[in-house]
Amino acid sequence: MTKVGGRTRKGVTIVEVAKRAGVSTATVSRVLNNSDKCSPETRRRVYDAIAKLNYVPNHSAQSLKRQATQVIALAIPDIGNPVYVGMAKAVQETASRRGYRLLLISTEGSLSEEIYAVRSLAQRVVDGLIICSLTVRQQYLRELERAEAPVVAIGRLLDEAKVDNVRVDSEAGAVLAVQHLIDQGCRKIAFVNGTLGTVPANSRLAGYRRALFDNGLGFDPELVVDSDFTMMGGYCAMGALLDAGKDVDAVFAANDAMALGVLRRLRESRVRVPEDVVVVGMDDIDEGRISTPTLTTVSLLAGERGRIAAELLLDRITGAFRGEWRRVTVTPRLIIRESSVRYMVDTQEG
Amino acid sequence: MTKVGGRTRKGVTIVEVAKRAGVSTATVSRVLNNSDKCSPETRRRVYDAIAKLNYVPNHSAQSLKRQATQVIALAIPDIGNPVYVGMAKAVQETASRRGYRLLLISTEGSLSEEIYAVRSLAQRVVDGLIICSLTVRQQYLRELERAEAPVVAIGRLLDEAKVDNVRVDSEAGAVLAVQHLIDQGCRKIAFVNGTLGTVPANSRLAGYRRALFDNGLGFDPELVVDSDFTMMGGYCAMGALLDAGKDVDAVFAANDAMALGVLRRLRESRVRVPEDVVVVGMDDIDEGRISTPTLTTVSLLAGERGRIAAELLLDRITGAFRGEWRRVTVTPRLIIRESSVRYMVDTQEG
DNA sequence: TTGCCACGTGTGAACGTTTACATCAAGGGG
DNA sequence: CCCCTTGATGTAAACGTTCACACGTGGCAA
Repeated sequence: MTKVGGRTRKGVTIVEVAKRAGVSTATVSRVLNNSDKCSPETRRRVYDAIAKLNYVPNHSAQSLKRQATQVIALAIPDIGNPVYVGMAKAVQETASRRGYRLLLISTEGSLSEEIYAVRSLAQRVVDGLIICSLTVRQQYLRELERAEAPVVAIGRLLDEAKVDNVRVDSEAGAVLAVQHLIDQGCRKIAFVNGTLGTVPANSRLAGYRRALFDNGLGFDPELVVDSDFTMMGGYCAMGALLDAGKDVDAVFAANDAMALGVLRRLRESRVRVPEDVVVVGMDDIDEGRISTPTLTTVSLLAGERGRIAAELLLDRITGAFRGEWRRVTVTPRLIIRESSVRYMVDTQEG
Repeated sequence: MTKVGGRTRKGVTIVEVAKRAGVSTATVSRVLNNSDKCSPETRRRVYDAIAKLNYVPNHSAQSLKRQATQVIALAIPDIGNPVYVGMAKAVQETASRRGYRLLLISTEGSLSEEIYAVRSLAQRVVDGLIICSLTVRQQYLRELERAEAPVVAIGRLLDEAKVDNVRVDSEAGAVLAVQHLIDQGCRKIAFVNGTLGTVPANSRLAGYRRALFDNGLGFDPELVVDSDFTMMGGYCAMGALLDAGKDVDAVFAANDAMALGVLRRLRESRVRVPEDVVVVGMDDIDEGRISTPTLTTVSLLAGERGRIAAELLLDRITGAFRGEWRRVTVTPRLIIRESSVRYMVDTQEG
């Protein structure tokens, strides 16, 4: 059989190879897998047959027998989001380097999709899962803990969660950002927060308050606007601040997308950045390098977290690590660009 | 067996379900797959057993038996590139909607990786492949034509290629861009091209020349600078143009990334856009919506192409389409934003 | 009553590997 | 010269499904 009009053909199997090489299928398999325990002569004949017949082992059969697929899954809320793109890229690279393929799952941030992703581990489509969620509910944690295969969660979980976990101390990141604003001489610092109830929104707000407190500055609820982590959201939030006529000399946005919206809104109102208002974001997405002005931000090391998560997962899958659950926390880094530097306006790259 | 210290447990199989429900495994399978031909009573008992035992069918076994994995692969040169992100997102959505999962392969634009991706179809890890390449060589085409499973190529191939193919007429896109510049009154239009030898670079140059010719304008080789499709490349290319002291009233960049580099370089030299020089890019990446000025561009409908490719592939896989190879060409669209509109500088969204 | 059909279900053979175990030949030490 | 070891290979049983086929039962028409 050959491929005709869209119908696929059956591949050549190990049986035909064995026949052609004049050995048993077991021998062929041995040559392929542990080519040490077989004579050089046999090995040559088998390789010959394989080449002649164009044999390729069937992956489903191997997976079934070996109980392993050499594929890992990455479940993220949104493929389009630059933060997750960086993460996905790092995971893909790490997986590929270690001989694994990557299955991409988009959860759209919905709890049911997340749970579905975890449950589908029982199907054995993949050997393990890296999952990234914005909200943490009891049910989610329960599912993670009783998953049918190794799982690594990216993002802050409850402290008692018994799951391999890579997180970033984004509260500390927020402190870093706000402290930087204060160091620049700002005193009236607005905060554009992301979607209420999500873990990042909570911890960034906490960081904002802590930094103010540590510097003896009061917390003014009216300087906090809630938004939704999107550029449009940041744009509107800044609009609300302007409309309210609040006197503000700096804006800290809970992520870069919103910060870019803020910049855009300020530009439309002819408010100069950084001369009149200083702006800082969070995430370090590529867009921040080319905005006008370029955006000061706090890197949450998405790629780094992806890489680490993949390493943890693969160590677990291969059995290189067998202990209890682990937790890795990465430390955010301040990246200073034009939007927050008053004494120097042009041509600076972070 | 249960999961202990990272060791995975064997899942419950159809045999146990059958035993518990007091039927044969065939019946369980029938209930699961074509639940019409079995009595309601049996069906109930089977579902009961499944629920009690928490049974989930093993995907490898199903794939092996059915000769189909319900997974498709997408091979792209670079996951980080916004163009491919949009494409991947659309493919993922389409696949997911039609009950398929997505395996992501990064080829890094290397021919050998591309060929490896096509060849690995023989392994039957996936039921089909969508592949996206920047260069088209004979060997690549040969591999595509003799692939072991359905393949859809995104990007222009040679005309005689017998492969399902989704392409965009990017020469027409380039004409669109340059015509727009001419319509704005520009006469000295520079062209920042991408990596020489790639298909997109060739066709965009062709479009640039054709548009000039159609409008009776001469082609000046000195107004063409070759670059590499990156922002930094565009930045340097613009630098070269400025250093050469060429008198230019417009720049057409072969993609948005380079266009953003061009904008950046112009800003550093205090050349105003669009007042002094008009700039147009190509691709319609998100960054172009937030740059200063926002970037006029030609959308090549990456998402749309991804969606179509996925539909073609799935129709082929499911047997919904059985004919000869097909070719779909999408038509680029001009998106006018600030960087090319002289009579109106601020607050315009494309 | 007989024959036929439809329907629900069980039997068993695939699907293409891997691997424990058996087998066999050759070689070496006693 | 025999026995034991060693190494290469074959045999056959998994892995967990699906599905063609066979079988038995009951209903209905002739």
